[in-house]
Amino acid sequence: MTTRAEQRRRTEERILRAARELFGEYGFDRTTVRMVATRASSDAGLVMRYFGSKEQLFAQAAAIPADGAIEGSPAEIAEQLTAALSAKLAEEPAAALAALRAMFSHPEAADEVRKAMTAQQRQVADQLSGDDALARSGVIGALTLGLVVSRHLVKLDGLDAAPEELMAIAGPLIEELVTG
Amino acid sequence: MTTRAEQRRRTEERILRAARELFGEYGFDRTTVRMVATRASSDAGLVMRYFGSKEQLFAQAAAIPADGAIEGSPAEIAEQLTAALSAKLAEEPAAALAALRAMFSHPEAADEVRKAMTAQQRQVADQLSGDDALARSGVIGALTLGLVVSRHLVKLDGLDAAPEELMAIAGPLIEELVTG
DNA sequence: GTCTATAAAGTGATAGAC
DNA sequence: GTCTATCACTTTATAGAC
Repeated sequence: MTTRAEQRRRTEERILRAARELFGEYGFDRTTVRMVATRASSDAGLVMRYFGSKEQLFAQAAAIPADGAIEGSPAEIAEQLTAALSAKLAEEPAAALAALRAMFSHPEAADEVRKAMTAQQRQVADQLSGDDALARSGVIGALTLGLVVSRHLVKLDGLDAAPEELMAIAGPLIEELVTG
Repeated sequence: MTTRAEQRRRTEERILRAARELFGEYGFDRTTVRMVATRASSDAGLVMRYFGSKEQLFAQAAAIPADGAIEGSPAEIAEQLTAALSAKLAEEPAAALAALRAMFSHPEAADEVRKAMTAQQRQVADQLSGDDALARSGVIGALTLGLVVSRHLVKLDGLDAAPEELMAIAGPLIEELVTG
């Protein structure tokens, strides 16, 4: 039994998934509403009707799910950070990749990413000791960003290794950055 | 005394500089030929006439100057890598930033960056020992990319510190990655 | 509810006047 | 050599037919 409301919800979900994939692959400007509609087996007019504008569609598709709170002893912080990074390397976080790819040409996407990263970074910096705590947490963010982008988006040489192998290399770096 | 050839050379140089700035600031798609022409105090028709197409203009503006060869003992390699990174953090490499920003939405730019990074990475990997040499050199590349992008493009929190402070943190990481 | 047709605006590229 | 005028095309967004 499919009510109209249910049917609509499914169509919206299909559109959102298609939008995430395409924004992640081609960025904001090169992804057209028509492309999204086609991949979702729908049409452009309907996409506009449901989401209002391409901008709003992007905002919903590229909303980055917040990581859990980071807290505890330095060792615990390091472990939570490495676990979060490991997950981001192993899977392909579609919404985050869409936001990451788009952020370089779409200022609103840049704000979204900066907001998500700053929130986590502040938590970390507050719990680190040393007067270079802010810079150290910044380098942690840059390393994380660099690894995720290099692996999933740029597909840089050497980063197609198994997540475990990469973490065996990057994990100690993060520990070092946390302890100072 | 300004010959016509000389005058033309100067106009081309103005256009290239304007193109580098704008491509670096807005990316490929959002930078229009008209914008470049206006900033260079010229006009769109002339830009097309000199460079043939927007694509060719970008290729010339975003050509990444190759870093010097990397070689020597592990300690020397580490020193050359940190010196190159330090330079990239201190200055704003306009052509490289244009290529970096554009690479996420413009496949040709992605190839340009990947080519430049792979060349350096291969050199490094060949001289590292250990069976994870390729992955380690990949992480070096990802860290470098992450730091440059986070500082100059994303303007991430904590990365506006003085280059010396950042290098005091990142330098040891690179040494560690080189020695294994 | 879904889709077709079209409007309005802006793009890269070109032809040709001065 | 330089610049104006315009072409052909594509985009988002909307109005209205079924």
